[in-house]
Amino acid sequence: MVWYAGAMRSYGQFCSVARALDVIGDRWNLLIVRELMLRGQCRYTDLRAGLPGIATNLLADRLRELEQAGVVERRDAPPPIATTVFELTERGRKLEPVIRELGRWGIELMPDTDPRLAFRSYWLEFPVGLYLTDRRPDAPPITIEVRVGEDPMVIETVDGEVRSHPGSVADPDVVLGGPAPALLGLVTGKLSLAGARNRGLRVEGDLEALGRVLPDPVAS
Amino acid sequence: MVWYAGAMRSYGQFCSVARALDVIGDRWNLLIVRELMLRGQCRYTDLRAGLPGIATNLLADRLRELEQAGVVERRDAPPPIATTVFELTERGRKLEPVIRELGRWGIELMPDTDPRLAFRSYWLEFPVGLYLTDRRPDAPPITIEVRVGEDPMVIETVDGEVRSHPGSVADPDVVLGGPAPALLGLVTGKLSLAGARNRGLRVEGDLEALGRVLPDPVAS
DNA sequence: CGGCATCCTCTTTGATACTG
DNA sequence: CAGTATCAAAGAGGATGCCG
Repeated sequence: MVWYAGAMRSYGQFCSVARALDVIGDRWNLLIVRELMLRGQCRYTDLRAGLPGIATNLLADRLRELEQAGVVERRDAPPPIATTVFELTERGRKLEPVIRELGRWGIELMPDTDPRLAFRSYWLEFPVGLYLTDRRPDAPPITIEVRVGEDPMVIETVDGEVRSHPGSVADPDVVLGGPAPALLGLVTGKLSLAGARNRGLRVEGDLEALGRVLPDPVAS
Repeated sequence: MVWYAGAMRSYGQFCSVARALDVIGDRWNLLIVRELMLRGQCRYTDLRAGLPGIATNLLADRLRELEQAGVVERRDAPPPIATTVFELTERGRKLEPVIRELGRWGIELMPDTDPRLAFRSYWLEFPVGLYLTDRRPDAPPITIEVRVGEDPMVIETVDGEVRSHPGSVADPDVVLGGPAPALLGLVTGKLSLAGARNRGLRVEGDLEALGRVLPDPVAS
C-alpha cells in the first residue's frame, strides 16, 4: 500500500510561525516531542504510556510524519535489545524553547485539583527547572526525592543549578509526597508550605534544605 | 440555540504544556494570536484577510473559544465606528514568547521560493526583530522602507534597537522591494546582498545604512 | 459592508480489534 | 512489542444565506 505519508496539510503561508505549525501544529505532535525531550530514547510502548488517550494508529502516523520532517529519528536498537527506539534529532531538540515557553504560559491555567487528570512524575521537570533556584550555591549540595505518581523523581542542586530527573536516591535530604497539584503549587510559589500541606502534601526531612530552593510564595 | 461553547477538548493531563495546548493548540488558534499580536486591534474582516483559507464559521468559533479562555477580548467600538473589534488580553499578550520561539524554529523550514504561498508584509516583523541589530547605535537613526506584498512596512533604528511596523515613511535611507523569500534570506543572513539580488531583490538608496543592520551572511 | 449561522462534503480523530 | 485494519464520531473546509 502506498499513500505518500500523510501529505502534511499546510497553512500555505510564507510565515515562519505558520511553517512551524505546519510541521508540529497537529494534535499530539508537541506532546510526543515533550515525551522524547523529558525521557530521551523511547520505545513505541513508552510513548503510548506517556500519552494516555492517543490512538495507536495516530501515534504511528505522527511518528512517521515527524521522522519525515526531520524532528524524530527512528533506530533499530542492536541485537540484545531488538526493538525500535525513537529519539529527537538536533532539529527536534531545538524545540525545547518552544515547549518551555508553552509550559510557562500554561502554568496559570492549571487546575487546583482534578483527580481525573493523568499524571506522570517526570512532567514536573519543566516547572522545577522554571521555578526552583539554589539560593545558597556555595553550601553543600542537597537532594530531594519526589514521590508523586507512579515513579519517583529526584531534584538536586548541582553547581548552583537545580536539576531534576526520574529515579531515586539514597538518603535524600527531603522526601516529598502527596497529590500532584499540591506539589506543583509549592514549586510555583502559589502555595506556601502550610498551604501545600493543607492540600495533602507530605514532607519529611530537612525543611531548611527545602526552603533553600523554593521560591517565595505569593499566596497561601 | 445552546451548544456550550465548543466544550474545549482536552488532553486530560496534569501538565502545563498539555494545558496550554488544550487552549491554544487547536488549528488556527496561534495564527489568530499572531495576527492580533502583529496588528493590534482587528475587525473580524481584518482577521479573515490575514488568515487566508480559514472558514468563516471556524474563525467565529475560535474567537469565541479564545474569548472564553481569556486570551482574546471582544469590544463593540463606540458609535462612530459601530463595529466589533478583537484584541489580545494580558494573558494573550503573554503568548509572545511562544510565538517568537515558534517563528525562530520555523525559519529553517522556510522554502527558498514558492510563489503560491500567501504573504502579508507585517509577517516579516518577527524575523526582523530576531535577526537585525543596530551595529552603530550612536550614529543618527536610519529608516528603511520595505515594499513587499500589498502594504509597505518600515524598519527603523530607535535607541539602538531595530523596530518594524506597517506603514510608509518620507525620504527613507533605503527602499527594498521584490519577492518575499529574497528579502527574508537577506534579513536572516542566508543570502548575501548579491545573492538576494540574484533572487530578485531590489535595493535603492544608501547601502551603508543597510549594512549597518544586516547580519553577517552565512552563505551566498 | 461586517459579522456571523447553516448546510454540506471531506478529512481527521478516537476507540477497539487484530497481527507478524 | 510495534504496529495495521476498521469504523463511528468529531472537526475542518467551502459555499451560501441572513440580518443589522
